[in-house]
Parts: sequence; C-alpha cells; structure tokens
Amino acid sequence: MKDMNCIRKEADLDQIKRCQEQISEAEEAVSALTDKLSLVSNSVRLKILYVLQTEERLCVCDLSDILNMTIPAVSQHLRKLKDRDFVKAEKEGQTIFYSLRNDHRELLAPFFNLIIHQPEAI
Amino acid sequence: MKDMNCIRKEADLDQIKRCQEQISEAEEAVSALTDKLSLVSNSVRLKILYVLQTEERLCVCDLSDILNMTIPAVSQHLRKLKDRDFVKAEKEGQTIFYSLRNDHRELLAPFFNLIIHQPEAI
DNA sequence: AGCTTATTTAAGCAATTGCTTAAATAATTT
DNA sequence: AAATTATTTAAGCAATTGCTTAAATAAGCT
Repeated sequence: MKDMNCIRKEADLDQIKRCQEQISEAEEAVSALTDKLSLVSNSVRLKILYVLQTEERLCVCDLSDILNMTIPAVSQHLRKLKDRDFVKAEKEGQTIFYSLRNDHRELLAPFFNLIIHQPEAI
Repeated sequence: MKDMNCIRKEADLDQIKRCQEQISEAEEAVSALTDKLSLVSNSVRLKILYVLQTEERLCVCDLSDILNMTIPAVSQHLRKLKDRDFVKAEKEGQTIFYSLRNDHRELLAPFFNLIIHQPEAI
C-alpha cells in the first residue's frame, strides 16, 4: 500500500485491497487467457479457425486462395496458431494439412456460435 | 477465381469456393467480434473488466491503485473500453466512476467463468 | 480568487504486429 | 539429376499499441 493515488476521503481502502487480492489470484488465468485471445482477435486467424471448424482440414495454399492472401502471410498465421496449440499440421507428400486441435474448442465455441447464430448480437 | 495458388491436382475447387462463401457471409460478424476481442485480449483491460464485474463501480484512481499503474495509463484503457461500450462513466463531483455496461456481458461471461471456475482449463 | 484534487489529452518513444519480397527446405515429377 | 511444387524462414518496413511525462480541464476547498 505504498504508492496510493486515491487520497480522496471517500476512498474505500478495503475495497482496493480486496480488488488487489482478487486480481492477484486471477493473475495467471488472465495472462493465459489474454495470450490466447490475442491470437483469436486477429480477423485473418479467426477466419482460418472458422473455416477449419467446418472443413476438417485445409492446406496452406487452399487457405491462401480462400483468404486471398499470399502464402507466406498465411503460413505465418498458421505458425502462431500451431505454436499455441490451436491447430495441428499433418504432412502428406509435399502438402501440409492443417486442422483444428481439440485443446481450445471450448474457448472458440462461443465465438463460432455468435458468428453463426446471432451475428447481430456482436 | 483468378489468382489461384493451389494448382495441385487433389485441390478441391468446390471446397475452396464453399469456404470463400462461408467467410464472405461471416465477414461482418468476424470484424465486429475481433474488434471487441482485441480490446479484451489486453491483460490490463481484462483485469479492469474483471474487477468491475464484482465491484459495481470504481474510479480511475481506485483502478490506478489496484493495478499499480499510473493514472493516465489507466485512463487511456478506460477510454478504449468506453468508446466500445464495455463500460460507462458517471461523474460525481470531481470523481468519475466507471462501471460495466450490459452491452457485452454475454461476450465476457465465458471469460469470467473460465477465470473463476476453471483457470487450469485455459 | 488561488490551491488542491481528479481526470483527460497530447506528444514522444520503444515494442509488437502483420504484411511484403526473397531466399531456403523439402518432396515430386520429368 | 534437374525442374517443379508446397511450404517455411528471414529481413525489412509501415502501422499499431501501450506506456511515459507534461500540459490542459474541471470541480472542490480555503
């Protein structure tokens, strides 16, 4: 409680302390969550996840045609999604197929649900 | 279908077209969603929303003490949250109290639920 | 009116992001 | 083996982000 900015008389010190503890307990969960959300909050990556949900698997050049983007641009997005376990890669000949992993399906489900069933509610 | 990158013989043109249409229909919803998620994917802002969920209302300097950040830093985050209707501001004397708006409670609920009840699942 | 308190706004800056182009890998076909 | 195809990696760069500090607003107190 060293550096206090709130010095007004109505300031509720107990409230501030309680909030600090609440955040302190949630610190790790918040970091883990924002780490994942920062991936999903990119529209190209959300689109990739969205089509992978219905298509089972797609290769890099499929996605490049679908999104109308260069292959390296798509590849770099896929690497981020793979690094954080959103997708997995399977090599078949010289083609690499990407598909959704189950790891974060629970996190993604509400987003897909919003997009499909109540887009006006966003 | 002008610039095709996928020229391998197994390429499924129908699949690519279907995905393009799927994305085309979802375009607006995806933009609106990522616009909001990019706000929530910042850990400072998620913490602000998280404590506001339980505390009803807090002023800028409360939050500055809670988060151990400078007042302008907090103020700038609050402005973004306010611009996108996540929070509302009520002036009371020279103090400005911020509280959660109902607009995006549905979007936020799954996040708070994860943080509180199954942090290990993130 | 002048001083303090609460907050916002603005300028500056380092770090991050997401693209582009070019080069490097690797598997396939000729 | 050489050429083609699929993908990744790396360097470069413009745009964005989130902080810092300082200045501007605005409301209360003496």
